[in-house]
Amino acid sequence: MNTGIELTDEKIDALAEFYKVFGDATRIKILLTLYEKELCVCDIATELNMTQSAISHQLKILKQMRLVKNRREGKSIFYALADSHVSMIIAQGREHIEE
Amino acid sequence: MNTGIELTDEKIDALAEFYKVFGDATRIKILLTLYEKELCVCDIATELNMTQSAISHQLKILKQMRLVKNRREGKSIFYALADSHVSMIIAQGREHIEE
DNA sequence: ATAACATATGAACAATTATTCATATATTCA
DNA sequence: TGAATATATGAATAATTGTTCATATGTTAT
Repeated sequence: MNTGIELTDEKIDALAEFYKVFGDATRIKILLTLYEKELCVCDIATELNMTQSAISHQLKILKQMRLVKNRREGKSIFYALADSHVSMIIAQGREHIEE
Repeated sequence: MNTGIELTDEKIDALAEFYKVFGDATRIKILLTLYEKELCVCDIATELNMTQSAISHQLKILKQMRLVKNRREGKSIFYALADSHVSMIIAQGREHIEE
């Protein structure tokens, strides 16, 4: 009888890639910034005091991992959290840190 | 009124460091290996088909992050998961991946 | 004390990554 | 069309990181 967690190497790699996204302070800040409301790229850049390019590069990674979604409105592109998992994951990591 | 998540830069950095640990397939495999039962370093190395040194280096990181604990028994040192958060976090990442 | 075994660790190397800079793409407005 | 604004992106660079190799530390048994 095997009660352990069975995962293929592919799934483990996917999991690692997924967590790697949270392993960067800039990306976490972006996600926290989007926690309440959607924001355009330049607003995020201003709020985090970083260049538009740096934010744009990171947003691309967050998008690829389906952690954020975006929509165009005129010249701006607004980003928002993609689902509720994101906040749950942040909250859980926080618990571990704050113990 | 501010309903957002407020975190200091230090806490955000700590969170990123925490998630960085999960952002590596080897470390995830080690954690999964330890899911059922404690194992000594060489058993983990054998099971994952990696060198003792590589495993030892990664166990050090996992230990520093308080994700595993260890105890000596003779020449061997047995490692085990440190708390239940670990499995919850793995499970949650899995949900996101498998959607 | 010495040999044998298990683990830890420092240095080196290759690979990955975050940011910057320059520039391309896309939209709006005159 | 052309200027202005917002965003995306490729190349370059510096920093970080995972593994390997050699070796040190610690334990057991003779």
